[in-house]
Amino acid sequence: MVSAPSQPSEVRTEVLSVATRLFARRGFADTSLQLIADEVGVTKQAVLHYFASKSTLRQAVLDSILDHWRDVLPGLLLAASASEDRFDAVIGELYRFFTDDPDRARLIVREMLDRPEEAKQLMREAVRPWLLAVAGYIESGREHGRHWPNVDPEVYVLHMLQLVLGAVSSAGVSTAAIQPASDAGYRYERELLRIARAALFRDGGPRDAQRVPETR
Amino acid sequence: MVSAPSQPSEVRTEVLSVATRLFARRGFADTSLQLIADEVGVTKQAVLHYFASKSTLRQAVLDSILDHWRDVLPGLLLAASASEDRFDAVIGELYRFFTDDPDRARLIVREMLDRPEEAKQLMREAVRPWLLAVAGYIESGREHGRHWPNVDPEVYVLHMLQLVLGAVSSAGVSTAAIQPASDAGYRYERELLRIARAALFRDGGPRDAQRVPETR
DNA sequence: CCTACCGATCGGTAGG
DNA sequence: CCTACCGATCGGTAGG
Repeated sequence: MVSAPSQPSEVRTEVLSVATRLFARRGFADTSLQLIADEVGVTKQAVLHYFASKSTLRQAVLDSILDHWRDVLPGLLLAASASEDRFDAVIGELYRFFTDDPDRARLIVREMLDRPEEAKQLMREAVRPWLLAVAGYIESGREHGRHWPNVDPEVYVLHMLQLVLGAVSSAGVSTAAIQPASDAGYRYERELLRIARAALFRDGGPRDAQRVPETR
Repeated sequence: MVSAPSQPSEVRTEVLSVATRLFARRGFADTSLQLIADEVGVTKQAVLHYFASKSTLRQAVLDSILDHWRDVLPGLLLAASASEDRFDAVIGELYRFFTDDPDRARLIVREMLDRPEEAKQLMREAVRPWLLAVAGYIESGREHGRHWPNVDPEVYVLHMLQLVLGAVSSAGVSTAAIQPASDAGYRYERELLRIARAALFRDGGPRDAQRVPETR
């Protein structure tokens, strides 16, 4: 924006934002502090003033995503519990959370590949509570006979998370395998949601026509 | 085997194998030629004797995976066409191809993240023909009314590939989100196959009991 | 395949 | 004394 940021935190925020994008696209090891500094428009030493080391910056980037996740989570579960079809709302919101910024999905996928032990901790702390809540919805739906009787709720939710992460993080690459068309992105999302429903509901779940997400 | 490999190609093969593992686990940027050389037990310059540059080695690693894929593919499609349920055989073989060496899945996921343009080319050349063949099976199944009428066959297969890649490449991490148990791996695989079937077949597909893969 | 190196760049720190 | 940086350079390591 302006050449001289008067607020000190502006540079810090900008570094965090640029680092998020570069770590997500290029990976941590292939992103130098110099490259981050260049894109922000400051010196490398300025970056190191706000973040004591490169690994401190990595953790800050991850934490900012987890913070955002924790901010969004209550509303997500609330919307889910208020919805006629709670599960459908949850998977829709999940998809929206990651498509809103695909770099979030890429960063998480990379973390799982690069640092499996740290990622396990993240799974236990940030994912598990949410997963158990959603699995609870599914259990109650199963009692009413709407779901397939042999669903493994927790593992099902885990696979749906996996599917959303993979699909969002490399949507542009995957769709290269099908006929190049303007509606590839739409077909991609619609089929993902259809799979999620059909794998859960015995009747295939709510119809597509009722579920096209409104533009926001 | 022996401390002094008399055949030069043995070193080359060993370099390729070690590089595959390290590129898959640590990523390309975070794997130095020196690290590869150390693990093989030769000098860095020996590695550069067989592969002119680091990027040549990267390409050789990818090519070896694609070669293996092309070797396996005909038999995979043949088994599929001979099977009572062709699709089920295909997804089972796909899952087996990647679980056989999870580093293959990790390497492909990394390639999609690190080099999206090159990965698109790979999708068009190596994945598309296979995807169209499998989608063709699904189309014919749809004609007989066994499948959900609103399946988008090509995109469905794409998502199943995505799901298998993601699930295999980070199985150990994902399962940390559920109750730690000895049968987590089994539940993980069983639910993945159930999702694939239920998302395709109106009746939920073949029962689990008939489909537990034989130990090999 | 090794020893001996190169131009450059890495993450991180010095004094001011 | 503090903050928010700067230009310069540290010891090591990268691919080749």
